[in-house]
Amino acid sequence: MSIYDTLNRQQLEAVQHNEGPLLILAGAGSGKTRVLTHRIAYLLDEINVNPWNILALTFTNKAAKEMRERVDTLIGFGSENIWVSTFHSTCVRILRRYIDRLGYGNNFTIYDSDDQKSLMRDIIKYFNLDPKKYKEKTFINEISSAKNSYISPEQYAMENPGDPAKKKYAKVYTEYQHRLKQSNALDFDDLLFKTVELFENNKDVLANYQNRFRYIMVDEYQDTNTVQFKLLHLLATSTNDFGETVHNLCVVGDDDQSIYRFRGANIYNILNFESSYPDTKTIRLEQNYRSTKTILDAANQVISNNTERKEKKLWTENQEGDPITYTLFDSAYEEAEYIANRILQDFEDGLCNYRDYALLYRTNAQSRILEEKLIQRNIPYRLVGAINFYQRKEIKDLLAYMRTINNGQDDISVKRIINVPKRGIGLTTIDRLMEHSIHNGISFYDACKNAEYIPGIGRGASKVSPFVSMIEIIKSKLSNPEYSILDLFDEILEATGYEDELVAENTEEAKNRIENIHELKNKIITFLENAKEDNSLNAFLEEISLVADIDNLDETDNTVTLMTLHSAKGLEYPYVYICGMEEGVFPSYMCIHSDDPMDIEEERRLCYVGITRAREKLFLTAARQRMQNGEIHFHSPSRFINEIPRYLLNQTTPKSIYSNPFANTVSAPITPQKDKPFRYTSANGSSDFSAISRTGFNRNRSSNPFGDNPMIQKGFHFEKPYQAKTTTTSMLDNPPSYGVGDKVKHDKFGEGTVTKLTKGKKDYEVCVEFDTAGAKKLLAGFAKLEKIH
DNA sequence: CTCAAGAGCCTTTTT
DNA sequence: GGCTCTTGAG
Repeated sequence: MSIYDTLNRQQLEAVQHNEGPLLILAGAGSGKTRVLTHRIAYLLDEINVNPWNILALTFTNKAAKEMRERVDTLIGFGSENIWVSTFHSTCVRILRRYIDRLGYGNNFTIYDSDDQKSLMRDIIKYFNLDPKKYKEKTFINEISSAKNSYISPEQYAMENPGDPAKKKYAKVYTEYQHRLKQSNALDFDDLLFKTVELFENNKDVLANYQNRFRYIMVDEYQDTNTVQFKLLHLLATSTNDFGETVHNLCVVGDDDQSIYRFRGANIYNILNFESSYPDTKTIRLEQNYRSTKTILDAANQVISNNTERKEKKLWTENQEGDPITYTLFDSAYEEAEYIANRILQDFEDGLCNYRDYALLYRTNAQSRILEEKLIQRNIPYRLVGAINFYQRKEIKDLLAYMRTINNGQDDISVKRIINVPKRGIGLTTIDRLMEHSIHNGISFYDACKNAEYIPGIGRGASKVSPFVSMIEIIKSKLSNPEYSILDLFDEILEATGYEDELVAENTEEAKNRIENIHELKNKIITFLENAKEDNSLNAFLEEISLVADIDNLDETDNTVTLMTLHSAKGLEYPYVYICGMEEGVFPSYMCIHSDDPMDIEEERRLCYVGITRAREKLFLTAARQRMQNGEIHFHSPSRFINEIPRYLLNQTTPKSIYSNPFANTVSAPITPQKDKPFRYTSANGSSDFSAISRTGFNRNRSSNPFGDNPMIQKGFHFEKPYQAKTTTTSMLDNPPSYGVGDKVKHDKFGEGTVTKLTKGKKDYEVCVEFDTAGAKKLLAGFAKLEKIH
């Protein structure tokens, strides 16, 4: 019995192909991670490849971590020497060693999108551009797509000399790049761009890595952009024992799951892989091990409407399964309410665990209303994305201090903190400092050092110098090897009085911020615990600038997961809800009104991704009206609903949930009609009649905490009283009525004794020794334990 | 220089 | 609806 016996024929073929380019077209749920990990095992075990010679690239840290763990379980050794990492981390690792060849310092800072925005704002001001006419975002997007296509500022300027708009972009791009370099900073796109630049201009460095990475594997290849293609092409060229050039490049992807075009992903990388590498071996993985036949059929039908794709048909030996449920509601409130009720009911009936559910939506803004309804029912949930922890004001402030200390050239960070907390340094002073720095070609921080000699600053200088000396003092301590970044963090808190100020504020919001600061401190401690060789400030800052929201998803918690369809790629759940299936929401308004037909195709691929996340049951929901940007919008059901054959759908009427909130939905009788897609009534029959109401009839409801929910206005008060949502951690405010040693009763597990009661992250954690069910760890908020006397 | 209130903008998706 | 920026008064 070998580890390869469990693979199907195509999977095995892919695993055993070890020489020359390999394209694995892996449909959703076809076991592509299995193939990748088994292939690594095969190379190590059977071909005796040195783990040192293997590079596996992913897009998220989560995927990288999973891959490493799975290789470990397969072969039990050697995986720590395989380079398994994201594209971005890989590039950073290379650049940290060699970027001095491009004239940057090796302690460069990584700018996130907020930093980019601040920088761009400065540039717009510098060029005296009308901020009403020129948005930072327009420039940033233009620059980003140039970088993703490996177009430098010089090249950009050369390409369109006659076009005045492009000329302006070129000027801004040049200045932007100049300032990044001055700040010794790179943005996300630079990480890839500069690595390719480094390789192209330093053949010795390239040869070094080519020689090392003799076997390269790439996950989610359909989402690579042009720079990533170049990078792979440069790296995956080595010479074999016979002096022949070989490309041991194995890419795995699914063109139907390409959903990052907006971010520069180039779907032709995968579509044209075979022509880029003529001796490519192509293997299709079409057997799906994840979903029911019904779900898979629906997915196949939807995606078949796309033109630009490699023909393939997923099949499964799994059961037929239940029909897909589609429900159209009057409003987004009812939609959210229904979903929350359904989940609660199934949970209480013992039919499912909370962790079995994923609620997917097109835009992050849609999560709010779902969260509200889940909170009201005490359903624990976990939100992926939305507000990234590292984007919070207090976190960014403290990180800016650390970044300033690490790299004084990082102007954006220095400017961020120079008057935070308030030191009486105003806009005039900052402007003068900025002018001075630009005039003299020095960094903003160096200008601060010279503050007293700068004309026009006057009294301001006396405020600036204490700031400079504070930074200098802390910086000097770093030279002591005993001084850890944890000491540094404490010192910053102490010296700036940042936390004290929040404590003094004593508001709910301030408390929340303090909690976040403590959380950041925990992250530093964890980092120091896990750091292998490098526990420097630089390494810490690097690690946190490269985390994605999805990296922190803990699938062991028993919670419902809420996330965007994009974040859901690569995951699977027994029960999936896709909410907001409406024209103008999904597909988005932007795509519908775009003149590029590829936009709607990408949206359809996103729908395909969503559908194929579900293992057993898929629920699609839509609302006739929903609040967007403070306005009520009316939408017709999504075209994607129409693309699912009617015989796979079970349309339920939302009416039934009004009379009895916990009653089962009633199925409308549906006659199978294979040839005719079912069309849901829309006033004029057109697929897009979304309208926007700009009238003010959503006013005058500020006194009603339930908003314009007609159910509430009609008096159907089956909900718990509304509580203003401050954080998702509010359950900690209600300590349980029982303590250690108390006898308690649980609905399902019966009677038991509390053995432990601790304050968890979101809620109190209770350990109970049940008389019959054994020891269980529960969350107090929804375990509904009853104390018995 | 700082704070509070009002105006205006926004939303697609993210490493 | 909510966040950020602008404005005007201390």
